[in-house]
Amino acid sequence: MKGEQMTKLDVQEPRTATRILDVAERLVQVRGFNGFSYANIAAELQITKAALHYHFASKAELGKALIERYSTRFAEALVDVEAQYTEAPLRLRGFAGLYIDVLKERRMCLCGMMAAEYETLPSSMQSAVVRYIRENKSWLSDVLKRGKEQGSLAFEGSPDEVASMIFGALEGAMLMARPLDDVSGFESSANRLLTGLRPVS
Amino acid sequence: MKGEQMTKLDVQEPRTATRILDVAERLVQVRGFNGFSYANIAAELQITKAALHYHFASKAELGKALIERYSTRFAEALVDVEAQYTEAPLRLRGFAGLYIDVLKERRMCLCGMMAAEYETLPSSMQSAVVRYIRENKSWLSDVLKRGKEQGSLAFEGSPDEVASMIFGALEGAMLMARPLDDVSGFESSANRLLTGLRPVS
DNA sequence: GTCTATAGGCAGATAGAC
DNA sequence: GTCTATCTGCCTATAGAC
Repeated sequence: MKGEQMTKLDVQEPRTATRILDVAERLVQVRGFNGFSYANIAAELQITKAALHYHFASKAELGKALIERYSTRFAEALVDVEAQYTEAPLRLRGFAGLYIDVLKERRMCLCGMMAAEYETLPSSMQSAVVRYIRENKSWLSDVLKRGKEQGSLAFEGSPDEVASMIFGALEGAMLMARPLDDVSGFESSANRLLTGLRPVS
Repeated sequence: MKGEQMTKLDVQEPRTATRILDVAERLVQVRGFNGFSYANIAAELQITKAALHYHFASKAELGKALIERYSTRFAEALVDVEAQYTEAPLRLRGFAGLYIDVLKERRMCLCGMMAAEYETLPSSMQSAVVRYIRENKSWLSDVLKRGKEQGSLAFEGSPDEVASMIFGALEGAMLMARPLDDVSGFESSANRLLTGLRPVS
């Protein structure tokens, strides 16, 4: 039976595990998985490192949980985008909008960050990163395919190829935006990328 | 007077400082600046950590030297590209070719990697990373501007905007290529990016 | 220039009390 | 679930001999 420690209402403080994930997520997105320690999280939450190890026995376990939560949330956000927009071009803009939201908090995409550190990650995390990338490209590819069929998008080559290009370009624009401290540069690149898919009217 | 320890000819072994930079460069490009230690370099070169500190007193100093050598070499490679190709579209392909060469060694762009780790870097390294990015974008922007004037390239918006987009897209495609173990995906993205600038003939 | 030796600190992780 | 205390190992960096 779930939620046995729940009392009366669900409006209580977030569970400790959730707060740990929240802090760790931000640390990864800003400093990288190799750029923070349990001590950093502990200080911020004002608990001890030992308490962290109770919730996430190892850093690898914490890392895997981070990627999985991030992937799930991102997938949910994509469902929202589909619900909100019907037209393929708008759905693509919705996709780019998710990245802009992340970047505005001066964060890198969690999985883009981990893609950079890929070679140093435990293999359970590596496969989770690859899964995330594939899911995103596959969503983009589906939108592109349908948009082309319906005539709202135009491009040469396969939807998969275009999806790869767009996904990589968004991650790269994000990567460069932070050192340059230039969010509007990201928006300009995203715009250019997507308007390039407009059909000749 | 320089080269006092040189004997007879310049065909001797590379200087130790150079070999250190070579190993460290590869380690950064594969594992990131926070993903390797002096111990890794020492083991590979079969010297002690103390000897490394003689050549590069601190890791920050080593990091700065790495970025500066990389930037210088990249600038030289761009001069070669200019010498080899006159037409703007070919120069852009030459630029992308430099990235392909790096990726084929399963490495990330050194400065792209450091862009991910930006927030954790000492400030002397941060400014060197930003300088590198600006130099690359500025080279691209010049090629784009001239290509447009001469009619060999066509695009909307400013050369700077397009340069940002292309540079980011190449870095991002590189970032994704390694986890997916897919160099040809990078080549396809680079191709698509550049053919999009063809003038209507 | 390279070595041995070591300092001083922080990393991830565990044992056991409460 | 959270604590104190501690372990072991690695990190960057330095002192001083050769």
